This record gives sequence, C-alpha cells and structure tokens, in this order.
Amino acid sequence: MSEETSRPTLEAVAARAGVSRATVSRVVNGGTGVREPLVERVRRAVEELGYVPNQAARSLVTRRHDAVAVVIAEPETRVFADPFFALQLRGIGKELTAHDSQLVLLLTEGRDDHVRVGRYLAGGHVDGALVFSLHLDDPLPGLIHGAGVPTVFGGRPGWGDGVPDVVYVDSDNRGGARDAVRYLVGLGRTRIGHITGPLDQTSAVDRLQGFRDVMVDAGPRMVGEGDFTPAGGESAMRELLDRCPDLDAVFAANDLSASGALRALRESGRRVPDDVAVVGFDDMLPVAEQTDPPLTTIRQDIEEMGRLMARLLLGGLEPRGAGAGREAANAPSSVVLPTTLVRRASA
Amino acid sequence: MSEETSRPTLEAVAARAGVSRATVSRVVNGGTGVREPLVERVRRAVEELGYVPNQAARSLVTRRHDAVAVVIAEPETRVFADPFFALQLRGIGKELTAHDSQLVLLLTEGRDDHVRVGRYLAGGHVDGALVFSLHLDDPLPGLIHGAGVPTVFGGRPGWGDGVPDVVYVDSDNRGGARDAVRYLVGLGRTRIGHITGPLDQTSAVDRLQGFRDVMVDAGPRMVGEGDFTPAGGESAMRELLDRCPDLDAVFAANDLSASGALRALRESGRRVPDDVAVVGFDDMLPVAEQTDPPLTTIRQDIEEMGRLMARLLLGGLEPRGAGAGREAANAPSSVVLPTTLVRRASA
DNA sequence: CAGACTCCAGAGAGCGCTCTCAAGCGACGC
DNA sequence: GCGTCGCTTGAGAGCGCTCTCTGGAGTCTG
Repeated sequence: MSEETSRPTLEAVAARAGVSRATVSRVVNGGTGVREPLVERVRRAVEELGYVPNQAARSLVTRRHDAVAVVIAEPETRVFADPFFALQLRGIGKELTAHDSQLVLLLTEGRDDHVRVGRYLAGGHVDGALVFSLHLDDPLPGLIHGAGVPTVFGGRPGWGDGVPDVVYVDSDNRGGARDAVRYLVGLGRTRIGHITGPLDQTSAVDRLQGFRDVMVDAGPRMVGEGDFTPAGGESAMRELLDRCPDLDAVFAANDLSASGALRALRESGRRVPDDVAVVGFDDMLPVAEQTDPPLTTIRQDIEEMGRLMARLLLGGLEPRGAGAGREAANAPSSVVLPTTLVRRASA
Repeated sequence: MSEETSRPTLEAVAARAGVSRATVSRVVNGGTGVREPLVERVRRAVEELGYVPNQAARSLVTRRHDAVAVVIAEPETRVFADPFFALQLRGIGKELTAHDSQLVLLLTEGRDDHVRVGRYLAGGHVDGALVFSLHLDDPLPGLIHGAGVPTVFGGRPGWGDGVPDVVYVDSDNRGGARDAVRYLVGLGRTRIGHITGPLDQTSAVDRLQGFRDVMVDAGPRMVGEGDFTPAGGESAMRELLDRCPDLDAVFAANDLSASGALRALRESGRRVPDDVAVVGFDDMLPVAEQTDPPLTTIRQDIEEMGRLMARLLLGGLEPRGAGAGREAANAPSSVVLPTTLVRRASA
C-alpha cells in the first residue's frame, strides 16, 4: 500500500517521454503549442507513472491555490441543526468542483477563532473566501473585508449596503415576506400577526420589514419576537394570541418557527387554516412537509445561492493574468434571488 | 485594501531583524536553540511586517500540508437534510483547529467524482482523509484505502471488518438497538416491530441485527423496510400495521423514520404510547423533541464521533519524523462509541 | 532562393521555505 | 594555556513546478 517510494515528478515524466520538463508542463496544463506526437508521448508517460502534479510546488510559483475558503461563523448549535448551510455547501461544492477548486472549510466559534481565520485568509492560502455572516454585530466580515481577499458574502451583511465593493448573494427576504403577507390578505385575513427571527440577523430584519410593508398599520402588538426555532415560534405565538385573541393569520419568519406556532395554535384549540392561517419561510422540506398541516411557505433556493456565491467569486477571480493593479474590470456585483410561494395546507 | 505589494517573505523578516533566514525559520517554527535576544528581535520583525509563512513553500519541502480531507460520499439529498454530517463536521473542525490543520471538504456525487477524489487523495495534497462511507457497495472507500493515504472512516465500512488496517469510528448501533428493544420489552410490550433504514448501509444493518438479537423469534413480517426518511417510515409503519394490526411497539432505525411512523399511527387511530410505543434512534433534537409525542430514542454523540475521527487520524500521523518504513508504532485502532437511551413520551 | 516570420521545444532562473552542514565562539577539563 | 566539546548562527542546497527567453526548424513571401 503506502509505498515509501515518493511520487513521480515532472522530471521523471520528462525523462520517460524523452522531452524536457517544460514540455511536460505545457501538456499537463492544457497542452497548447505542443505537437501532437509529443503530446501523446507525454500523456502516456503521465499515465504509466501515475503522475499527479504537486500542488504546493505549483502554487509556489503561480500564486494560485485553486482553493476557496468557506467561512461559517456561527456560535449557535442551532444553525447546524438546520439544513441551511448543508445545502449551501452543496451548491458551493458543485460549482467549485466544476472549476477544479478545493473547498477549505473554516468553522468559527468565538473570538479567538476570528483572529485565526483572519490570519489564515490574510496569509494568502486561498484564492478567495465565501463568508456566511448572519449576525449584525459580527466582527468577522469586517476583518475579512480588510484582509484583502476576494470575498463573497452569503446573506446581506448588516453593514454592507454602504460599502461599494461588498458582494453578497441573498434571497429576496423582504419581497418574499411581502408575498406571504399579501397572500394572507388575499385570503381575506385581516388580523395578521408576524413571528420574527432573531433581529440581529439581516434576514429576520428584512422579513419583518416586508411584513410591515404590507401591514402598514400593524402595531407592535401584532409582532412577536422569535428566534428561528420551534420553541421560540411557539412562545411568540402564545404571546401573540394573548395580545390579540382574534388574530386570523400569522406569517412566521421561518418554517421552524412556524412549526412551533402550529403547535401553540393546536394547544389553544384553534384550527389551521380555518381559524388561523399560517405561512412560513424557507420551504425546508423535512420541516415544511412534515408539519400538521403541511406548511404553506416561501421557498428560497438555498443550493442555488451557494452555487451563485461560488460562481461570483470565481468569476471575479478569473481575469487576473494581465492588468494587475487596475480595478477588476468585471468586478462582480451582489445578487438577490427571487422567492416563490409554495401553497400547502396551512394557508 | 488589496495591496498589490506582495506579502513579506522570510528573507524580508531576516533582513529587518538582522539575522539569517535560517534563524527566522527556527523562531517561527517553535524557536528552540535560538538565544533569547534574537528570538525577541525576530518576533518583533515578524510583527511589524505582518509576516505569515507561505504554506505552499513550506509544504514543498516538509511534505506536510497541515490539511485533512473530509470526504462525504452521498448521492442523496436526504442525507444533507439531516444534521448528521453537520454535527460530525463540527466535531472534526474543532479537533483539526486544535491541531492547526485545515479541513478540505470533498463532496462527491456520482462515479466521476470518485475518480476525482481518488486522484486528489493519491496526489498527496493532504496529510490524511476522513471518509464517510455509508453504502455497502460504495467503491470509494476501497479506492481511498488503496491510495495509500492515512484514513479514518466514519461508520463501519461494509467490507472493513476483515481488513486489519481499516480504522473507523462508529456508534454501537447494534448495542443501542438492543437497548431500545429491551426497553420496550421491559415495558411489557410483546409484539414489537422494527422499521429498518436502507439495508445497504451498515448502520441500518447493525440496528436490524440488534433488533433480532433481542427478538429472536420475530419473523420477517415484523420488519418493515424504511429508508431513514419520514416518508419511508410512514409507509413501513402502514405495512407493519397491515401485517400485524395488534402490534404494540415499534423500534424505528432513526428518528426521522420514527416521526413518519408516528404520523401513520396517528392516522390509523392508534394512541402513542398507550396503544403502540415508539422508540427511535439518533436523538436528533430538532426532530426528536418536536414530534408529537416527543420521541424516546437512542442517543449517539455525533459530534464526539467527529472529534474522535480527527484525533485518531492526527494521532496516527504524529510520529512520522523518524523510522519511515517500519510499521507505524502507534497505529490507531477503531473505536465504537456507546449509546444511551433517552426517555421522552413516546415509549 | 534569400530573408523574414512563425511555431515549437529546451534551458534555466527562480517561487519561499526547511534543513543539513560547517563555522564561530565561549566554556570546560587536564 | 591548549585542545575539545557544546551551543548558536549562517550559508547554501534543493523541494517540484512554471514561465520567460532563446535557438532551431519549418514556412511563407518577394
């Protein structure tokens, strides 16, 4: 198995094929400008020797790493318990693979990790970074942005709107929320409440904003603060019912909260959707389909968000060759993905 | 921001500190054998210049990468929808961070990816690999095992028991299953069914085996084949009820199946746990706590499994320095983690 | 058929780092 | 007081690769 005989080098391939290192290198890297018979000979030598380029040596001279860091900054266990990141990772992974790039995963937890990650990124070990920053007060995005590494954020960073060269990919949280609430209005509901997410996250803030856009007259008593968890949704729902017993619809900021809300409604003896209609957000299948009744919700294409983040980053990386120093000609710009309403039974 | 002035090298630090490259290198890598005043001067120079070692250059000579690949081979979306991998990743990430190693994530889907991953690992880009191989017929583990890369598997690979140098970390699926079923027996239940996972996965096979260990007389009609999803659990439960209407308990191979089973039981008018007691497996909090009634289940410490995998791999990597060629003195061996029963309301 | 040009292959200089080896120097023993 | 030893530092040789530059064939044009 673990042959101690070290792996073949370019030199070895060159010797075997009877050509120079340079020629082998050319063949291995695309093979333009080498005549066919030679290409063939080199190919065969590579094959026979089982040659694989040494990435370290290559990086040393090219200064490219064909690797992208994915930074997930999340102190809470909770986030790991929902499939959100997993799906984004999946999208990212696919896109990176298609570009022959590796995915270096940086999981951070606590302040020390921030320093570590900042240093790692500033150290130039990767070509770029994809950063998930969910909390408004998270220092990490700033740190990274200052590190001079090409970066695309997942979700709108709280401070990002003013800063011109911040690139992010996000769902249209506000628009989606508006759609949800308008749908409830269309159903003839008039006393519509909202269960928020944690308001230190932009997505939660945006969804609340969308709710307010439609329900301009809704007072604060129609808004219960949740935290994206079932438990939070449940207690927010109870509060809402206390303050407004004749409420006839709820828009929950995510499916998990909605599932908690359903539970609270059931306990209070209300029927869904007859007495109270419920709409969620995310369309997380294992949740949305399994609730009782199945959840009407706003779908966001999470995997596509991941894919897009990677594409944006790699696209911005591409035209490096010439013209160093001038502003990137095709600097990518942020993308906001549309959402769609998925009708099930809860509204 | 993105200063085009390239990052400082060892050379630059050496010049600034008025010493040789070699000395700076020594200080940067632990600093033994360098006199204190020099150490201090080098430290300051590093600080002032913001020097970060170039990992590529370092790897080129040391042949270490301080990076570990995590290979997740899973064609199904489903697996991404449960928090299993996320939790393992978390454990792995923590342990790797503690050892200053990076985590390179390789997501595979389909045969082409296998080749790609095999090549990547054989290419010596990482110091080792952590591989999740769930399916018995997965060619990937074999490929990797043959690639001569130190590897620890997550979950017992199907073919792994005979092969001496296969190292894996797994939960005691069989023992846990026995505990679950014995618990039901202890409750006085006698007509106990089992909903399996997909039987091409060792964990599902082992859990079924554990069930059989206790219910030695249970015929095949007491076993319904599921697939670890709620939908699969639901239909398996229905089958089971068809075949054996007076069934009084079910052990489901995971919590997701159990949630489906609960739904089927509810629809059939049975009360849980009065008519039928239900026990799951995994103790996935968002699932197990949210079902109605909350699920009694077998807990496995998933994050700890991840941590252990990383520790085993890194531990086996450590004593490389001398003695190349001889069998690793402290070759790690597989670990099977115990499980515990968590009582909630469903049984 | 000469000159200019194009195309292809090889030579060689590093990329930034580690690590061996040798040199320098003070301390110690006889 | 001289030889020897140990400890600290510096010099220099690569690690495996890319990429520029140069030289040698062909090819085309006038």
